[in-house]
Amino acid sequence: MNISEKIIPPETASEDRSLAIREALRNAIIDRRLAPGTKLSEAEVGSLFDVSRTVVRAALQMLAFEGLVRTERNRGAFVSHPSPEEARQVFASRRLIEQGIMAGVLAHVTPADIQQFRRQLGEEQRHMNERGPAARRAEIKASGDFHLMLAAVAGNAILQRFMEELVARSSLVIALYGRSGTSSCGHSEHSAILDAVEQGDEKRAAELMIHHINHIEADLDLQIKQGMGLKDALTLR
Amino acid sequence: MNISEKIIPPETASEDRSLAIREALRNAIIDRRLAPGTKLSEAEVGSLFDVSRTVVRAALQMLAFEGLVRTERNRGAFVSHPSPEEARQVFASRRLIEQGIMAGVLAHVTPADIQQFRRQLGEEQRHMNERGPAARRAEIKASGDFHLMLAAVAGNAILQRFMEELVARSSLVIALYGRSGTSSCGHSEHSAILDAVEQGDEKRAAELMIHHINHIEADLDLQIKQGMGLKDALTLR
DNA sequence: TCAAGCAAGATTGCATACAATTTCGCCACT
DNA sequence: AGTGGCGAAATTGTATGCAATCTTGCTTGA
Repeated sequence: MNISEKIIPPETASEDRSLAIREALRNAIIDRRLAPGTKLSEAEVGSLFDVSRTVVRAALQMLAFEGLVRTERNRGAFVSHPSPEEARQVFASRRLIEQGIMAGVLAHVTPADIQQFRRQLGEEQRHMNERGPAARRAEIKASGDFHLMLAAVAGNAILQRFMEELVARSSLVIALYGRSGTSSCGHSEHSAILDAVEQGDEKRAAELMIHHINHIEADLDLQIKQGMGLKDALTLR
Repeated sequence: MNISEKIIPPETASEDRSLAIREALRNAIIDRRLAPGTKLSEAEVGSLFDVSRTVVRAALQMLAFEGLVRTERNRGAFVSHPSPEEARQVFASRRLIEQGIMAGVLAHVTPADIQQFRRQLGEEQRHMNERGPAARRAEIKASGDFHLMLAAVAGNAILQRFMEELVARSSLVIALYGRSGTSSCGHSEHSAILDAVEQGDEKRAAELMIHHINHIEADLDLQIKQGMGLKDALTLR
């Protein structure tokens, strides 16, 4: 049995394998199972998933578009190693877009949505109470999913796609520059945001969201370790 | 001599041909030389640029990511035919993001930038005074470039990339749903925005930008020609 | 005359072969 | 011993071949 059968759900595999590989790599990257700087060799990934280099290339190209992977001509693809400046831009973009998302959410949210959000928050809480790296990864994932669910109910597919990219890149940034071991995305803040949404208080919901993102960013160590120019190559393995 | 030598500047051709082909197709699409619904056959595009289907596929995949091209499995790639709903989402996204862009512009703009903006506005004016479809295309392009230049000086590469996608998709939408023959992007409004920027009046600049986008959208005919389900296939040729 | 079925042609999806480029180790030379 | 250069191995970039799928036009039957 090949690894691909363990990783990729069979129904998606038959439809479009490069999409499935993209998802698998994506999850591995935002889970930090693939460290920034790791080389993603076409042949290696291909044999791992039991496909030819052609489909791997397609997957890598998509990831490069999302900013999760950086490709260098004739050298290959590497897991992105975002700079502090890039990290700041990611959060600046999130502050802007999630503000717009909140407006859409307030306009479109249904009681059924609220219920599902509550379930999601329960998931988060559950993972927070557990210990170990697997639970930590699940917590980060669940935390990001909350933001993605908000984007989904906001009713704008374009902003939703932007958010998917930004959340993925945020995970990468948090993995690189995260400081505290505590919740990378305060659970109670999510809860407060949801309360404001349920009460239909758009102004407060947007404010809470901004503060929430500020808190995440404030928990990072984005000092400009200057003179990193050539050292990059060393750090990057 | 092949067509590719006329279209693709030689220096870029040597670097990455799929990028160059993407640019060429992109320009053709937003210039409306390629109508929405047009089929982009791999073999045809390949022979046109004198490359193999492999390279063409990479270019088409990128365009699909940007939303300029829609691909159907085993059927091929087609120039996107955005729905009225998609069009509304494009402009909603622009209202949000260009607001953020304006904040960045006010924070980073230099006198040299202002000067270049004025030159760009001159370009726009020049094309507006000319007649003919070529001049019209140049005008639409120049008008979009103004927004892209703003995004460039705002200092956020992520938002800049989002804007590049949104401006391209806007061109497609305007081509499809544009009503008036008049300037699709009021030149005087650009000028007013630039004035506000020069005076450092962020609030007014952002307001003017929002109104400007509203005007563009208001000039479209986005009636929900319902029951288009199967008729799509007809309209789409 | 019209509709349904079928077969040939065309087009995409994927794998593989070859060319171009880079990387790495070895050897000679100082 | 250290450095520079050369050559082999590895990796990516691109082209092409084959199988699968879709399209299209013709044929056959009612």
